[in-house]
Amino acid sequence: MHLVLSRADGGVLATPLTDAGTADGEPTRVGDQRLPAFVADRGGPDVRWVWDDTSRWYPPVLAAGGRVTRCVDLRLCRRILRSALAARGSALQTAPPDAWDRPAAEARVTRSTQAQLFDDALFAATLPDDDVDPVAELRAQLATVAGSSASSALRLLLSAESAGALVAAEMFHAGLPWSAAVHERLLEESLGPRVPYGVRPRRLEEIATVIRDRLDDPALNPDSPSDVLRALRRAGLMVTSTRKWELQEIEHPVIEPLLEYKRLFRLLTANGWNWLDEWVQDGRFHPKYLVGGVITGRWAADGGGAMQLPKGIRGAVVADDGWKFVVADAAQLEPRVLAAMSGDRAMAAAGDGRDLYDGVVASGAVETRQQAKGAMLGAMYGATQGEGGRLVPRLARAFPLALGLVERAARSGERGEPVTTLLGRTSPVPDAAWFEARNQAYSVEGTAAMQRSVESRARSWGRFTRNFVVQGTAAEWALAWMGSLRARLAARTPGAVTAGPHLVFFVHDELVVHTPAGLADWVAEQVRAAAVDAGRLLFRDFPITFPLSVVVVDDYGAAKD
DNA sequence: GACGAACGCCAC
DNA sequence: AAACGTGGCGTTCGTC
Repeated sequence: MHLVLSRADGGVLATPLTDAGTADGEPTRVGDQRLPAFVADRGGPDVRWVWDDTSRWYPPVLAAGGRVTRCVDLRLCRRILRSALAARGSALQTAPPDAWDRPAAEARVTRSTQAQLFDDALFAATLPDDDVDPVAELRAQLATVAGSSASSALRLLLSAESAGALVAAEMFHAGLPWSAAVHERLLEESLGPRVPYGVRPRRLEEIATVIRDRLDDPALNPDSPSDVLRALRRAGLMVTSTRKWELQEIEHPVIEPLLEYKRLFRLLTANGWNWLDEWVQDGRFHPKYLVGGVITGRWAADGGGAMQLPKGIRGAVVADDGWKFVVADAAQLEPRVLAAMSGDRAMAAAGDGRDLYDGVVASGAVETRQQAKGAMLGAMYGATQGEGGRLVPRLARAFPLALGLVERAARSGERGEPVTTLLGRTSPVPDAAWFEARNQAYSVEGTAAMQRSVESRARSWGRFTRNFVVQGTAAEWALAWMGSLRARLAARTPGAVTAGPHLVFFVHDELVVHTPAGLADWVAEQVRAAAVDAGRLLFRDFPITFPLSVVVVDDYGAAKD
């Protein structure tokens, strides 16, 4: 059954509906103080909570030690249905934009302690009534899915997206265990003693002196790329930028200290003392995940650079005493997803029971693993140059179904047509100016230069759609993986999320579970079983495997791949 | 002083 | 390795 939450007449209304969306009893009025307990008490597996925005309704439940099994996040689902090709022409798509298309209201607290979240739940009593009707919206969405040309896929996608919203809220609530002491030691060893913001740390100051000396430029500011570029050119070095890869090609005494300076400067500015002060509270880093925040359906994170945690600082992610991390990484996820979605059995076989790139080498398509990887990424990104681009045709001969799928996606994009993921997430189409420029270029007043420019833009959009189908379907696999794992963990340890093994980190094809040490091996099994679940959910009986690397560690830094 | 572009590096 | 996809984010620097 559905239980739809809305804010009306100064309180909360819980409206029961059947799975089909028809009335199923009288609505219940709930006071704000009682809401977390109300939701937690009725959070059984038979109930699907329906709300406008998980990040608005779920945190107070979590703060009160509760959790729910399933939900419908109407705003996330609306976003998918709005553009889904399978629901083209539906009433939901032809209606003008309304409040449901607006982004979710900004959370009042972005970095909350338990106490703040609890205060927040109480504060909610003063919130105004909703100006939207979630019952009507749920019914509209159910009708849209039922009337679509791919109901079961869309139903699965919406369910996975909503499960993702629960995971995101739970990870935000739990936070990533973070040792400020380890982090500070690391900073001090690299940079020297802590200095106030705006002051150059001792180690950076020392290296700056060496750089100035070796470039014979006492006034050089190493923080300024244009300053550094000028100095390098004055020293006779033929560089066009100060990028790391370009400097690495050069032989000169200043290069080594310059690269070291850039490395440490990055550490200081991206994950230095400032970052630590701002983002780590009470031994936890609480990144705010944005489900479907990337156009392809991947997640994004808001604040703290959560999805770009440098490898070099992951050692500061330390499990609690008596707890461990289970770190799991899906090996070659995107090529495997491509093999399965295209029905390419040869490519699936290349990855069966081994590293997929090794399998590609074994197939004879290319000579080395590095070539296999370069060519595969080139095929998925649309490379035309370099070794990757050169080897793509060889891959195409060995795996015509897989390569054909991405080629077709690219051609569709070049024509300005939308493409879809396996479950039906649909790419945007280029804006009106793109089509206008194309028409102009091929009209009587079109010039050769205009046509070159238009073709270049078309190829660029084609690379986007080419990648969209693979990256987006991989994101769907990851949602299914996490959703299944979440359910498995919850079944074993009901009650507060943080009382038992729980997800604390996720980046596209990798996840981290914080678990009591005694359950670590069990969790590792569940992580693997969830990957099997995800493969079946998306690709049924197609013979594809999704091997994981799984390690049990005390700190995230020890989980190097 | 606010803002945005350019630059550059991090992640997958 | 630039080339070749999706992002976040901090710095400098020019403009208003």
